[in-house]
Amino acid sequence: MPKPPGEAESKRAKAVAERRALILEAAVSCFLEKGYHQTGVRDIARQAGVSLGNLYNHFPGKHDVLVEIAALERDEMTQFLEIFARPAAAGVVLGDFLRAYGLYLAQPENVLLAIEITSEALRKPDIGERFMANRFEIVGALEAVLRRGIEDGEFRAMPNPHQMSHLIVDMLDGGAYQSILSEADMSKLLEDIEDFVFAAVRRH
Amino acid sequence: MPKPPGEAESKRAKAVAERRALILEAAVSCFLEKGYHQTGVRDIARQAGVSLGNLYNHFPGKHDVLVEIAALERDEMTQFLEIFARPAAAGVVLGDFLRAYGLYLAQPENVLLAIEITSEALRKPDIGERFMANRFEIVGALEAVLRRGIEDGEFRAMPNPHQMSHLIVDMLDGGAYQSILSEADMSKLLEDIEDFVFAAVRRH
DNA sequence: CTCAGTTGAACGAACGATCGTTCATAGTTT
DNA sequence: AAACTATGAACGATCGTTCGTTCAACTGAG
Repeated sequence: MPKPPGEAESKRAKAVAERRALILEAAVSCFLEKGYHQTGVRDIARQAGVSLGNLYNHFPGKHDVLVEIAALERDEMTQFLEIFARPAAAGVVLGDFLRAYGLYLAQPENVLLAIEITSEALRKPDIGERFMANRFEIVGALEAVLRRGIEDGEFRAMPNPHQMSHLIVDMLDGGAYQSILSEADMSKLLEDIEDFVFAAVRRH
Repeated sequence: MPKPPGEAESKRAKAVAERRALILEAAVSCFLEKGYHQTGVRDIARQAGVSLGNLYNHFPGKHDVLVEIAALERDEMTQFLEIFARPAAAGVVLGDFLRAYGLYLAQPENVLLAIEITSEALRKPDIGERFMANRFEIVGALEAVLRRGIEDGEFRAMPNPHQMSHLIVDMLDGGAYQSILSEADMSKLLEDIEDFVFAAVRRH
């Protein structure tokens, strides 16, 4: 009985999708624990409870596993774009974003994974491009909020809102990175970040 | 004529020191080009024009090569501590530090090397400890300047000068990192960083 | 100053382990 | 039967490290 194309997924197709997800999940856990280059394809397969050869039925190679993970990680970023669409005062939106993004970065696994991805992106452009593009979207949206705040007189006139929004995101990321290395608590950093940012953008 | 102990180094000792330096230099260049884990010990030896076995006469292993590089890199940081000792107004010292550290970070090789080191430090504590300790020294000195500026009425009363100084350094580092990934120019970011920081700390 | 004796730098073959990937084969669904 | 997923052995390459050996530089006794 050949399947009509538009119908519900076959049992097999669904099982395959689950397998893929399982492998990706296992890969993430390995990359977090040992890092990308220290993780062997066998580690991923073992962790996923899948044979070595079978992994290559689902992914062309190790590199492509990371590419897919990077794509998933990138999609996680879109949740923050929603914040910028809210019809609230610029200061409120800015605060909401700082807290939301800060909370996201307070989970070390998010930061560690981003480090692995960006670290690999330094030398493998195909990983970085889309990952970076999404970051630029956030920076762009943040810049728009800054400009709106300036127009409304809520924020000071700053020389370069685009660079400013870059710096704000950089500070969040840098803080998260350092909070891992020094075993500090990112969530405790959050209110200081808010204070710092608002002091920098608010009208004197 | 037997050499008195305190005299100039023997030919051999000098040659050895040069060899070590040569190997370290080669390792840095390899790590910059390919990254630590993608670099093989043979790559380093070849680049240094030294045999594989001989490299192990100078270093216990690959890991120790990176440890030594990290130590050298760490020592580079002490140049910034000198700035904080200057007897100038807090705002002047802060500006001098921002420019000096920013200029240092404008050289991509400094940033890339720091990334390799800190990235490895995530999983090998012996690399990170001293490297981080030095960073804390800088943050500590910066914090002292902030406190001095607050006392003098030059800076606003901020809730947590320690965290603030952390965030300033994080922003510089993050900006440098992103300027590499997005192929932007760090030195052009510098004046915006100055503007951002001073807007955040100056008395309104 | 000479010269046997000691040291340790230099070398590259070799080791065992592991790397990412391929493949022939077996099993399962459609 | 055709089409697929699953398996783990096998492949060649490369990994970090060790090894035995060679030889130039240094040492101290004569």
